[in-house]
Amino acid sequence: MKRKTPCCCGTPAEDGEPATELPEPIQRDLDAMGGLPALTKRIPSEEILEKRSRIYQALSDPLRLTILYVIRDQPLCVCVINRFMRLSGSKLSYHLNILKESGLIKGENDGNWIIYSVTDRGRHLLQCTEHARL
Amino acid sequence: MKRKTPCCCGTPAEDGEPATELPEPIQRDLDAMGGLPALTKRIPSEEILEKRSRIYQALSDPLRLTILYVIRDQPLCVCVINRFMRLSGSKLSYHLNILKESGLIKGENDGNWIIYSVTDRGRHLLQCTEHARL
DNA sequence: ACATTGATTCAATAAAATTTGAAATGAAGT
DNA sequence: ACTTCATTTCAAATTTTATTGAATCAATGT
Repeated sequence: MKRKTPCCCGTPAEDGEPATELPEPIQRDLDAMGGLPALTKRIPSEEILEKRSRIYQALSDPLRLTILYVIRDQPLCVCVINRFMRLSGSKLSYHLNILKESGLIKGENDGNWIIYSVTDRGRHLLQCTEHARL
Repeated sequence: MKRKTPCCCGTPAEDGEPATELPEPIQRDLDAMGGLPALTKRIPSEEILEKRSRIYQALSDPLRLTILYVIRDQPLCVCVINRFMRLSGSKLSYHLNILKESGLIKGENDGNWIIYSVTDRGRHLLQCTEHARL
């Protein structure tokens, strides 16, 4: 039996449906949910995906996760945070900034100190993590 | 009034509590929850933190998030996935592999094809994301 | 004003992650 | 056996992140 056109990878496929010959169950699933166009609608916008990935990026480092846990239950100034972390000042500052930029923590000035605390978003993400039994 | 010792940053502080002079509310919070030693207990192990950060790392790229959404509701073979992604084969393969290694998707061979689907863990993480209104 | 302390910023370097294109693998059809 | 198709693997080039140490800044106490 001759293959009319390659499945779908060779040609860019501007046309709606895959050419031919997908594995049975795949073809069925695909049809059942409305084909490729329907699927496209369920993918979040580029903008949202980028925002989310930046947040995950912030969570993707053990040091930064540690910081989150350290200030999870009570706000702390940088110097106390560093009682746990034992990092150079600039290094700690770098990571604090990444967490701040992604909205997981916030810092408030109090005279000589800056007191960091976990935001609602940060708290929520930590909960998810626990709940996912990672 | 003379400062006896610097707050806590200068010296490594092997001793239990911070030397002196933290901002009022911080000192209070810290005392209320049992001081620094109590806090230490709430930080997950190095091992767990590393595992979690690797999973977040996998989620930290818009392309990979897109892949997850594409196969969220039905398993698909690589060639159909790439109908959406429009990437070079090797690039798509690279990202699929990262998702697989972190246990967010799995791939099953079906003759000529490999059919990828989202794992329970992957599905759960996606739900978290939605729920967090990121 | 001056020195001190808590914390950040900057520029250079080191280390990871990503992209690219060519080559390899492996199942199916002829 | 030979070819084709779907997919992965590999090494080199590129880009992004993270680390380091010196310099800077702003608030406080003297």
